[in-house]
Amino acid sequence: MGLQERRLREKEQRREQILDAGRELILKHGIYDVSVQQIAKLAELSVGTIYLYFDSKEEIFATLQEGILEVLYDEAEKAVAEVTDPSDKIRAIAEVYKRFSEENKKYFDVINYFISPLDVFFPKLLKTQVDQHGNRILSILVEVINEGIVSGLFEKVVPKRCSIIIWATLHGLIQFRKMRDTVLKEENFDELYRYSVDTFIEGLMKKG
Amino acid sequence: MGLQERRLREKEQRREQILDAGRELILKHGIYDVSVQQIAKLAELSVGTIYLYFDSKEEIFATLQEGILEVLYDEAEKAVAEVTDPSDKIRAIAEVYKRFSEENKKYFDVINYFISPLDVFFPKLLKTQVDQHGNRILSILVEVINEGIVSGLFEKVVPKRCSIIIWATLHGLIQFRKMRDTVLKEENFDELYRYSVDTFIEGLMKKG
Amino acid sequence: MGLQERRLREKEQRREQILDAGRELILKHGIYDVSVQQIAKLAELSVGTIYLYFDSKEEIFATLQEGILEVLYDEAEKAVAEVTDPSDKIRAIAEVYKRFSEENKKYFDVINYFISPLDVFFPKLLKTQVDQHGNRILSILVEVINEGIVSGLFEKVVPKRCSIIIWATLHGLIQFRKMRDTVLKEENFDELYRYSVDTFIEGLMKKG
Amino acid sequence: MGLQERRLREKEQRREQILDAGRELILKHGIYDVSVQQIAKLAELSVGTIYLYFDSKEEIFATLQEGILEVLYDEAEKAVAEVTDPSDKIRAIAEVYKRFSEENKKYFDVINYFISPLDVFFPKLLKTQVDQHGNRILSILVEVINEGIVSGLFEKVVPKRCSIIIWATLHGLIQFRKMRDTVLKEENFDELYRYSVDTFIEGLMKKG
DNA sequence: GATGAATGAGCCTTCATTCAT
DNA sequence: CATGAATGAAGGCTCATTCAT
Repeated sequence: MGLQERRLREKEQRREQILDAGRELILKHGIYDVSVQQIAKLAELSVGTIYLYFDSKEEIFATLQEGILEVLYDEAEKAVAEVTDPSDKIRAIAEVYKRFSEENKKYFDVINYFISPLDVFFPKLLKTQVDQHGNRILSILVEVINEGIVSGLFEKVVPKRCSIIIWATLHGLIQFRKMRDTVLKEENFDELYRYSVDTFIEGLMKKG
Repeated sequence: MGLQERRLREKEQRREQILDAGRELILKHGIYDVSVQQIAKLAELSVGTIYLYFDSKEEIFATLQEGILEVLYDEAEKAVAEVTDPSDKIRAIAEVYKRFSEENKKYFDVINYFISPLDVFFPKLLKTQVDQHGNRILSILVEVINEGIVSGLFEKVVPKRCSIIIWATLHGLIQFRKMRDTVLKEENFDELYRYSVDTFIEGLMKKG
Repeated sequence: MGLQERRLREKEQRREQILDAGRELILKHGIYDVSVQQIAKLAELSVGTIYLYFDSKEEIFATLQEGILEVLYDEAEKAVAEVTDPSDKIRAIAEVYKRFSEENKKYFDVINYFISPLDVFFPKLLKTQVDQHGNRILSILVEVINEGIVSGLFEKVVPKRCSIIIWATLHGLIQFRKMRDTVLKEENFDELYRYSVDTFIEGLMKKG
Repeated sequence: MGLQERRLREKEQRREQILDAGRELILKHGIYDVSVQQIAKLAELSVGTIYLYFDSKEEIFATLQEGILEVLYDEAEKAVAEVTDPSDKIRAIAEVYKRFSEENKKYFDVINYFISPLDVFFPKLLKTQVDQHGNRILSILVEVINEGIVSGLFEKVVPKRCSIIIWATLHGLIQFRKMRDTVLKEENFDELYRYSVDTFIEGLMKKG
């Protein structure tokens, strides 16, 4: 048992080594400029070993993304816990999402990498895995909105539907941020972003 | 005279040949798996000839995207012209955007290709060109919202700001559509999309 | 006649245009980075026309080199005419050669280009043409040394032989100049060069 | 243990395979017409493998040149050891250089390849490496001249300076050898070369 | 399990030369 | 004579993946 256990632990360790290296390299060079050879080198493992733990380079990236979403999820949860008003909770989540996209610009590209030309790129399974993690993040929003409804603060909307919409808006805006020098030239992005969230919340608020 | 004219026409024809091939290949394999050699082969031209008409592969893609956005712009304008109510105009634009993204699934990826890791990828000029086309589409929305305000139908919002937000929402939703089998499993995307637009319009409407 | 004459003149003009462009481009980019297309563009001629006046790119370069050697020859002659003492004349020639190699670094590479892997590169004819021009430069040296002998200043050496040797020395030194940062690190090249010439002259001087 | 050793040997073998192929191709086509693909084919290795052993094509050539200079160095040392008189030693070195240039005509071009438009062509490091080998050869000459001075045979010249000059002369002459059918038409090159060396030695000899 | 050498198709781009007009 | 569009082989180099050890 002790032996088997150690084996397992070591195996997990190797995976972590690989993922760490992948993360670091993505952060340094961007996802499109990371090769398996580079990962192997940084992880102080042989190329062949990489393929013992992952079936393909894509799988490494996908796993990495899970982790990234995990962090995002955790931060969102923490942020939500710090305030009590449902409106503020939404604001907090939005803030976390934006800050995350700024601080982890390169990581965020990983998310995009998997969302974008997804249909072509990935085996079904991989895609599903990744999406499941997205679900968790969504669920935080859902819960918050639900809370708002229950407490009589928000209108009786369909929580999931609204959550998806707000999330899509935020994601879309963050994506558009890349056009800040052209299309968004005269806009203050932070203001725009905040305004968008506030408007949305206002729409949720009970009228009258 | 006739000769020079014919020359020009032929030249334009070649460009079109190349673009057609590029389009077809993107449709078939996705933008990340299209090479200049493939384009040349399909266009029944030599590789060298490609570079007689375009300075780089990226330029081909950028030109392609301009065309796509052009079409999108035209369709949006047409759709807007067909209805009179500003709210309906917004709905029409949203519809065009969605329908376009469905009918041209792979083309839509071209747009994303240029939005995504843009900072790193493309020469400034190319990016600017592409974004300028994005601007035109935005301007339709701006005008419509403006119209709504002037006619006393909408609240006195900032048109550009709102346009960006609605566009970002639509774009984000369409992107999320790729998760229809997982995150959006129980959702009817079309309904969700429509609901999102309606909610937005409602937010714009003059209260009281 | 007038017509034929004009034709000839125009023809010569075109050649000159091409050579001018070639020269300018070599000076700007170095001989290894000049393409026929570039020459055509700068000469405001079509690529095809280039091949009407020259059989190949090499031929352009060879012709150019003739011209370069011509200039070198002229400068050497002028320098020689300005002093009377044969020793000084040799010094003057050496100076011209060095200065020329510095001021026309890129041109000088043209000379090297044709001297270096010559056997492989060029059709016999081209090589001969180029070499003939080399001969003229040599002849200046020969004459000077001869003069020195006749005037009783120099020993009765074989003029041509000595000329070749001094020329080879100068050429070799100039070539080695490229190693100024490594092999010649602690050497002052100008001094070294001058010393070499002086030593050689001293060897020529009548003893006793 | 035996395994690791064998691995190392095999690795060295591969490098040698590549260098052998490179050498052979340079000999056959001249250095300017050797491509990595050709080397790979002749070495019966894949292109990728070439890059496993060398970082670039230039590095292959540089390594080749190091080897060539090594051989030259060894032969020069051997030749020097066989005679005792410093004058004869210089003659011996000159002879080695000439013979080498004849027997390895194409190899010699490799040397020129690295001397010639070096400034532009090569990464600093490569150049430095190559030049360092040049230094070793120079040092043999320096030592011999020094010996001559110490033994009272030669004048008190600056050894390094003189060594550079003689080397430059020899190198220049060998280069001019390529014009043997034109500029040097009536000259017996071997005689000329020998004469040049003798004259130089004479200049070194103590007068009176 | 782990290794890492080997693969080789593929990438984008250049350019001397030709030839139909 | 002059044009310039067209060619297409060739260039150096990368990299995901495999497989014998």
